[in-house]
Amino acid sequence: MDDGDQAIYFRLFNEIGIIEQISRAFLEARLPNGLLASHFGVTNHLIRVHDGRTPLELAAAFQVPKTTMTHTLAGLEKHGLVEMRPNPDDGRSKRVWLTPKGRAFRDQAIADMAPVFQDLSDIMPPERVADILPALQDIRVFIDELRNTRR
Amino acid sequence: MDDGDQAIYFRLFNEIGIIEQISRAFLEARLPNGLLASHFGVTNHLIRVHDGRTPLELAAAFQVPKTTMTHTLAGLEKHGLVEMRPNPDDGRSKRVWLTPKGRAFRDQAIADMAPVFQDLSDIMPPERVADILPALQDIRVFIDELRNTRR
DNA sequence: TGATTTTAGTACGATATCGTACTAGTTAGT
DNA sequence: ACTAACTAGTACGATATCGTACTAAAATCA
Repeated sequence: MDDGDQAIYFRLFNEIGIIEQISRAFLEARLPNGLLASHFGVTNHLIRVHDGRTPLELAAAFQVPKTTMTHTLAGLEKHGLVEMRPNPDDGRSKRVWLTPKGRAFRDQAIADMAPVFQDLSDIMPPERVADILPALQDIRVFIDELRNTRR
Repeated sequence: MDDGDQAIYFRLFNEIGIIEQISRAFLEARLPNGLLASHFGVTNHLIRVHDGRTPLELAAAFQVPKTTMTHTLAGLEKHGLVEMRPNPDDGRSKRVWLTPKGRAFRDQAIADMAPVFQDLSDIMPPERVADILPALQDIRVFIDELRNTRR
């Protein structure tokens, strides 16, 4: 691999990094005070996949350390968006359940983003997103395994 | 825009978020102790674009608050990777210059990532990156303007 | 079944990020 | 030229993230 090839990979991850940063800031500016993208992400995941997940499952899904997830869940609980109940299958563990307020929070956040996606679709229609998503998924799977294999 | 279209945009930003997170953690695990992806990013930028940038220019380039950039630059300076000199054109301002150690740090980080990109190129050859980069750039430009227009 | 190892979650400390407020220097408007 | 508005950078405080160490429960296994 020559330097030119190297450069394109750096540009790739650089673009991804900047998009992540700006989009997160944008979402957070529209969330209720004290709630962050991480909180939205968890409620969204609990609806998409189903609630009743354990904290560890959530940490794995978001690829964050479990201590970070503990903190995020504590914030969600403080705002009354989730309930933590004991896991009947495992005395060490817990399960996370959305409250109606938690579902409403997620739905509202999605509704608030709708106009932005509408505007984005002018330059980036859903089909064009569909074109690049497989590549992004391949990258994600690759670096995910990297993380597991090379520590 | 229907719910299905909404969903694909969320998936897009979700993939981007996870890739950013894992790749950053991966890079940081390979950097010298006490140095983070933000430090690498700044040194890399100073070489690509040219050093002698002001802290504010750097903050704008990375889309971070200027206080964050102050902190990042202080870390770089503490490690002897950059020098901050007064800006002769503006008494309020400074200019950031790389030291030889700073250049070496950046070169070493790039060299350390080379084998990873080599492996990645099996499933994601440079041509495939080139295929998706324009879309990512379009997204970045769009949300960048969003940030400026809708605050 | 008892001892060892592994695992889920938390407590705690370090520090990165970011918002607010401030200072000093510059620009603009008269 | 003088004042008002703006701008570059920093100080400071709040909190999100994350690593290390710990506790308690499960799983392994001899």
